[in-house]
Amino acid sequence: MTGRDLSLRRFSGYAMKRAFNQVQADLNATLAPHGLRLVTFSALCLIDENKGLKQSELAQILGVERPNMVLIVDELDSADLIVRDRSTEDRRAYELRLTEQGEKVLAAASAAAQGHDARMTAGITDDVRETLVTALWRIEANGRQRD
Amino acid sequence: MTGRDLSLRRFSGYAMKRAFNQVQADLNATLAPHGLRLVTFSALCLIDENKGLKQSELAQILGVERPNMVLIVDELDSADLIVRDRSTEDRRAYELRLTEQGEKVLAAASAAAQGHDARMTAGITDDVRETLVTALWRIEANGRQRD
DNA sequence: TATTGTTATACTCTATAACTATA
DNA sequence: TATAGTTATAGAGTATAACAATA
Repeated sequence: MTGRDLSLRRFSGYAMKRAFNQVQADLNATLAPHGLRLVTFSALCLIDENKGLKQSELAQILGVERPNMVLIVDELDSADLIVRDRSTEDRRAYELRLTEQGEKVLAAASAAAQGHDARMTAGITDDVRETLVTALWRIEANGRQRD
Repeated sequence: MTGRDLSLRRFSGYAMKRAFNQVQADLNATLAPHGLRLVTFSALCLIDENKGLKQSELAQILGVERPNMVLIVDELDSADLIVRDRSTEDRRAYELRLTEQGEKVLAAASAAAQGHDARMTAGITDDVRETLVTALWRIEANGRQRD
């Protein structure tokens, strides 16, 4: 552990895996008291920002397969955080909306998630933190380009 | 997809998840022709840098549970990339070493992985790339501190 | 009694095929 | 015929308990 993996540490992919393992563990622990995990929290954010979002649109944005999205939306639905409204334009589709309870939970969970983010990026300047997030989205875009 | 998840994008954890999804897919595709995946490649690097590394030490460094490490080492062993030598000091333990074939495969896979890394970080300056990797390891250390 | 490697097992995540109802 | 949501299912990846050999 003490400088053992010197050359591996220079690989950005390995650094990302190890860092993300920690972030995921801490974030899920942070969200658990709110009955959420990373993917359900993300879904809640997106539905809040895009009223009437369809399940399949949500799946595409989150990069989740439709069959798996069903379970995620079920989870939020069962917890009364969102409702599935039948679309009047396309009666095959559901439009997703937050309930009042969903808005309350999202507000509380967002505050907790911001605390988590600050904790994980402790000792990193706002400047570097911004550079980090920008670089990560650039990497994500580079990857998506080759699909 | 077009600016839909504005506030979520500011969360470093979400950015890391999305970026790492792309990196993992590209890296595994890059390593597959060499018969490796991220975890077996990492193991191979570590064994190369630390001759005689024990299985349990490797598991601890990689953050993998011992029972799962068995399968990973089995995979490298079956492919004749490493050997398990019984330790003379502690006959419960194995000392892991690369075979000649393992050294060849590691050299080829390392070159491929460096190409992958360059591809994924295209458009990012060396300066920012270094900042990124340093910040990721800082985040990893912040997470480990609270275990 | 503790530790290394192992087996068996279970739980989560993810991915694919096929169905239904609508379009 | 194509699409939205669903079901069933199979494959990874990961985690825990318990065992044999050795310390």
